[in-house]
Amino acid sequence: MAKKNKTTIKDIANVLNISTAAVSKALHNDSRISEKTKKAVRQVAENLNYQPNHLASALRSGKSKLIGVIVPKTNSNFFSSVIHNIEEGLNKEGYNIIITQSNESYKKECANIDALLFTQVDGIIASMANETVNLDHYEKIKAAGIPLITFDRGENDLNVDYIGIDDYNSSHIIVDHLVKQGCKRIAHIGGFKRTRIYNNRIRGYTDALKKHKLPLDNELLIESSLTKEDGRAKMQDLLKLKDRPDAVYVAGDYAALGVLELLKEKNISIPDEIALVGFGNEPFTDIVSPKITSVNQHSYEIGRIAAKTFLEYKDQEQLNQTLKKNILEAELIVRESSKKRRTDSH
Amino acid sequence: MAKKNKTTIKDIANVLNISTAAVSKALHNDSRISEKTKKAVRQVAENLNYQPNHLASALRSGKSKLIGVIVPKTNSNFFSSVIHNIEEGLNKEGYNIIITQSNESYKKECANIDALLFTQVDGIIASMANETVNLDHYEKIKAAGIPLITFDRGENDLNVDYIGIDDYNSSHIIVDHLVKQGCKRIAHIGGFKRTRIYNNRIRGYTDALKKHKLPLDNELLIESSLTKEDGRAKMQDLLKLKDRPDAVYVAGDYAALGVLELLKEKNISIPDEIALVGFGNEPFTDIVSPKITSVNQHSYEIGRIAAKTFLEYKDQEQLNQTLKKNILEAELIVRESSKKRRTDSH
DNA sequence: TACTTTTGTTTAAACGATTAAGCAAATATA
DNA sequence: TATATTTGCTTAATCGTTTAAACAAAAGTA
Repeated sequence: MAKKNKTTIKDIANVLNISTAAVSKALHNDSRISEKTKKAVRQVAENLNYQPNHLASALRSGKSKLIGVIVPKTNSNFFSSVIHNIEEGLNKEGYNIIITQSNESYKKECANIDALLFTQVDGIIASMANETVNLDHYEKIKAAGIPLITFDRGENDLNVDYIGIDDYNSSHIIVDHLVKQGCKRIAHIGGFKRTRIYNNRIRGYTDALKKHKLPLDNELLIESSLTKEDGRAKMQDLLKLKDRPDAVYVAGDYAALGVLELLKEKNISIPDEIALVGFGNEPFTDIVSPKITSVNQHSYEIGRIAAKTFLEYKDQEQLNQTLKKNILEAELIVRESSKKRRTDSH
Repeated sequence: MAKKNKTTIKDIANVLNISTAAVSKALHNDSRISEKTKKAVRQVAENLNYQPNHLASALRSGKSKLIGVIVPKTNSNFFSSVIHNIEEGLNKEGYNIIITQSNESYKKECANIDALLFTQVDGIIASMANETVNLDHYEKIKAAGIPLITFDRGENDLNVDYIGIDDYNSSHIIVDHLVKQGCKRIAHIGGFKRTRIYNNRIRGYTDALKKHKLPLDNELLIESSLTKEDGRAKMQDLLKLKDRPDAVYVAGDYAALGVLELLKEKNISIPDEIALVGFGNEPFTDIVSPKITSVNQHSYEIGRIAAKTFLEYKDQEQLNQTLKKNILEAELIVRESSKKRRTDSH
């Protein structure tokens, strides 16, 4: 069965007694090849089940038609959806994507970049791991002369394209919403301050409090790894305060879920005693009880734009990327966890 | 900045005034190259920031060191975890993986296979889309002479390796459990009958009913696409029956979630009025209320074995795959949705 | 008729790395 | 000293495809 003797253009050339160059051109529909020859070549190619060797053409052209995608994890609805939309945009143009996961690990991210560069990808679309602070490995990508597009988790210092939502403003929208619900002591379980997006959310949070003339209480601003477990732990800390918050804005849905679980265990009513808002609009926010208010990050648009951005670079002779931000307005999806009954019945 | 003039072994050779062959051998630590030359080569390679061109060596060797992985979707915990473990097993041996999603679409699956073969992957590890019935596109992989490993959703007719859990027996374990909880009318919302794994679950279900001398009621056996929405719809049908079931075994967690939502809306108590069991042990089964009893599919082992299986083939001159099944025993995770209080308090 | 242009093809080099075969110099063995 | 072996490298072919350059034949133009 399984025979490895793959057909090459040479085989086709031999059958028809013409040169490999003619075959190659015929297959690419070169105008200088006669219709007769083209037809014959296509026929023989079909008969011999010819499959072009991508490695050879990639080597020759210097283009692999492969794009690397790096995400912290694939089993998040947001990233999975972004990937899907990147793929859709790039497949149309004959590109295939190689997906790699960093698992939020800096080391794995470095290994991923090495692997992708080794595979000679024509570009990389990446969202950074939480752990990542040092950016040398990303500089490698730029040094390789291929476009680097970042999304969701990027860094200004890289001076490349970035697509994401307006984190700063999202915090404003959330705080505005909570204030409207009558909340006066709004806590924020945020991500790592050094990560740009989380930093922006924190700034948005503090500025929004000021805007509403609410006092900024440092006890209510907490840094977290945003896992479910850590969300739980940080909420535990908040509950120990003499003056408890009446609302918690959590910078990630998984952590918000931990918060929710704990509050339910402690029989603290959501949203009446403590209102809860998450971030990311993961599908489970709509499943749990009470349903969690969250922020939709527009994965569809982000993926689409990331693909489009790469395609704009692909033919440029001299790559010269600069910091170009494509900021989308996020959308707050209000659900039970923050909708107080009194405003509900109004 | 971004310069595209990548260093090649030729550049290194020029600097040292030796042949490219010597450079290549030095970099591969060939015993016929002097230590002195090796050191010099490594030094220059480092200085010039030499990165080997994978396409060139792949073309020459006929091995791309790339493995294609096809899954129905990445945003499922099961598949994401299998992928991660495949990657771990293969990275160690210098392989990188290309992940593609079929989105449960037959057409997309065909396109994925074409793309992977085009990329000259050295092997493919796949789990089939729900829609897939015709297997011609998989035959293409075999015709290409590279190993094909299937997992979770495979087909005997392909005559290749398969890794998965014992679906038939899983149904037995589930029915045994429900019977022990006192259930007498157990419904099964199953997947497509034509898909092997769902068929096995259905057979296991009917055989287990017979074993327990429970009558087999055709009204209680329903075929579903297993989406959340369809689970909901099919449960709606079950509720219309004069003689309602007292337990529902759903062949997928998402569909089980739809069932749960509907039952909660209708104020039907779970598990007292109707017990519920899902399949797949998706993280949300442990989040929702009540927590859903489900089946752990051993993603870790499946990924690990899939990688191992490929590696066993990789050096074989004449590939001759046959149907080899690696069946793992699944594990029932009993949670609130099927744990009746009376047995609970015992 | 003589020249130019177009058409349809071939030749040969290139992409970058690997490797079998060859060869000279150094070293070992008889 | 003569021969065999080892060491350390070079030469050249190769993987499969693309493409610039060359070229002969056919067709068009003056």
